[in-house]
Amino acid sequence: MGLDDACKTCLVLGLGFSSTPETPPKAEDQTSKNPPTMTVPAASFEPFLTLGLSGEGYRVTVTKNVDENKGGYLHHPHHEEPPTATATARDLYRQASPDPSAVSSFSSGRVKRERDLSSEEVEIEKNSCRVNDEDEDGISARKKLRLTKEQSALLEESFKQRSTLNPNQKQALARQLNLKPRQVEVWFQNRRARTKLKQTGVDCEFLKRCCETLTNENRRLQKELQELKALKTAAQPFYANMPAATLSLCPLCERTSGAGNPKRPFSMPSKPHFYNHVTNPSAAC
DNA sequence: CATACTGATCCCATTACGTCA
DNA sequence: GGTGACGTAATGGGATCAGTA
Repeated sequence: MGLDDACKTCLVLGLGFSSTPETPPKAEDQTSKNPPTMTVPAASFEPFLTLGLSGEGYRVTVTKNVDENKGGYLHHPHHEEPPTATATARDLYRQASPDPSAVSSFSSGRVKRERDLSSEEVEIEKNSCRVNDEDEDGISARKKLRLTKEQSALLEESFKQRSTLNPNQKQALARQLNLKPRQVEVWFQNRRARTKLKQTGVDCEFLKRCCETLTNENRRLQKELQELKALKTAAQPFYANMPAATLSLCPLCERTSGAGNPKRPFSMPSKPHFYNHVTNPSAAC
């Protein structure tokens, strides 16, 4: 590619954030309600800048080290080893679920509220001294439970070990905490939501920084392109008669285009500058 | 085997309560 | 004491999947 080609093209900048193709999210996770940020380990995402001359682009990828355990979706009590990339927490949960008949259901009334309560859970609910869903008149009142420090600590400890519970673990934890299993379940759901929210904030900040850096990089490349265009215009008559063999790679560019510059975390290999070693290095150098 | 139904569980959005400045 | 902000327990709805008729 010569100067002529380079000068005919536009500079195209694309900023993106995509998952790696080898870990496609499952169909169920592609709904609008399930953004891929939580179903695919964050470490597999790559913010990228595409900058192209003549339609070809560089892809600058930045990988981010995120503790896989943070999202919690990869942890399951019965699967201490990391699950396959395509397995969702729900899949894992189901794999670990005991015989469904072990958990009876209540389909009438407040179905959602009590649907997963076994007879034992109902017993626990009856005996629970901390929560009373109905007042003396039998009218449902939404009283908000405040967990004690001990309860919170134990729940946190359990969450650290695993972010989802199977029914048996839920039962055991509820018994241990003198709470309803449903309350334990809700606590875990809310806890997962908070974790995700927190992670989203972190991701947002990270992307902002990426965007900033890539914007600067784009600005720099735009400037460089303009300089090359100016140079080409000025030297047009001279280069038109110059044999191609006399054009070679600028040694300065070769030295500086390598990756791993700590000051430029998203650096990309610079386009090589061609120059006439008979005269001087290019203006871009 | 294909289909419909049901139950279980999840996530998400929202509500509402308790606490604190 | 009233109030708004905030944290979080609780609720409701929708989606998905497995088991079953």
